[in-house]
Amino acid sequence: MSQSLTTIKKDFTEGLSQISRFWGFPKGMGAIFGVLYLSSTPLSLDEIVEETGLTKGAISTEIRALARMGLVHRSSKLGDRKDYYEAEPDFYAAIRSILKERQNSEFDRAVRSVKNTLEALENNWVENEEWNFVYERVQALQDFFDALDSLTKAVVRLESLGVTNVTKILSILK
Amino acid sequence: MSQSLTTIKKDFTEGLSQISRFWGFPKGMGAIFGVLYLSSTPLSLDEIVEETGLTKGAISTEIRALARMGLVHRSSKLGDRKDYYEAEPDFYAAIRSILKERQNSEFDRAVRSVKNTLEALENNWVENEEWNFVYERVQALQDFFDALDSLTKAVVRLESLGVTNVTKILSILK
DNA sequence: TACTACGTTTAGTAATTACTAAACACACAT
DNA sequence: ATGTGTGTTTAGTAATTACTAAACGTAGTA
Repeated sequence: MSQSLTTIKKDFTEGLSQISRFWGFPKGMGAIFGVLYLSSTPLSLDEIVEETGLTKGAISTEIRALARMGLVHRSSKLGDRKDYYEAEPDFYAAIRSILKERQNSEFDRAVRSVKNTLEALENNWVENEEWNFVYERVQALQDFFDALDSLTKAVVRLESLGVTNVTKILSILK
Repeated sequence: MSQSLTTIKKDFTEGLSQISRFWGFPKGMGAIFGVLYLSSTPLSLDEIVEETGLTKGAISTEIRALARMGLVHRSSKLGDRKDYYEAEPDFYAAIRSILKERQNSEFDRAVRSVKNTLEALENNWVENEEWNFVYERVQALQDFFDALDSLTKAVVRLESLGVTNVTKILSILK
């Protein structure tokens, strides 16, 4: 019972789809990335349509999201109107890129609201037990976010998640 | 223009809701946690209904998810039939708990499928360029997951994300 | 035993999100 | 200019997810 490369590829992209969904991205995104990741040559939109079964429209929008995150790169051949896409093979580079992307927009705004709460508390201060309690809690959350923030920034600065770095980190966290 | 504590609290939980949604959890979950986090005493289901505007049913199911993740704890008072809930104040403890939870189930299964792909490739090996390429790529992804896995395991083992640990890590990642 | 006060489950609904199909806009070739 | 091959946008649909309302189960109380 020997499996063909195409079925193996299909299973793989299937798996990536689920991982994608798990992290809150559309599953089609995972599939698109999977197809590109296993292709040794850049693919055109239509080729991706072929491989994934999605429509041009969907792929167009989702691949732009992927490009924004740095997970795929767009290129074009001379004398060919089509765009071509290929996957970023360095996952660590991709993660850094995603973190950078997330730094702005949605998450940042939400985190900022914690800071606002803190300021609102200070500006309307009433000295009693509850205010103290609430202030302490919000402050703790703020501290946590700050720690997280400096960590991700460090991660972004880091060149690669090579074996050496990982083992270094692991040795410290012992 | 002085803001009351209740409106400040409301803004805060609003922010937590958005953070919750950002990480792929229902926004109600963030709201529930927010209410508990800012309460100095454990709250009953009905009190949470009161504060969030959600129904008992929704809160019942979502609070169990929160409890599974270790973000809230359930307790009960003697001679009182009600259950009471309070937020875990140590965020780092919560994160470790979430990581533990995620280790199993969905994500693990998906990651496992990458390993399966690898094995399928080995068991049906055909020596040509494409197989080599695909194998290399899948192997790279596997390595990445392995690195990630040992990191999260280290994080889970770590007691706290205190200032000392963070600075230690940061110094290494220089 | 039946009643009460609670949490849970369930069946249905609302809201959101992912996707399709088709119109559109643009660049290039003729 | 006109036509052709692209990627993009849009309007609508399918699928999924979050939530509600109400039935249900259960443990304690009389």
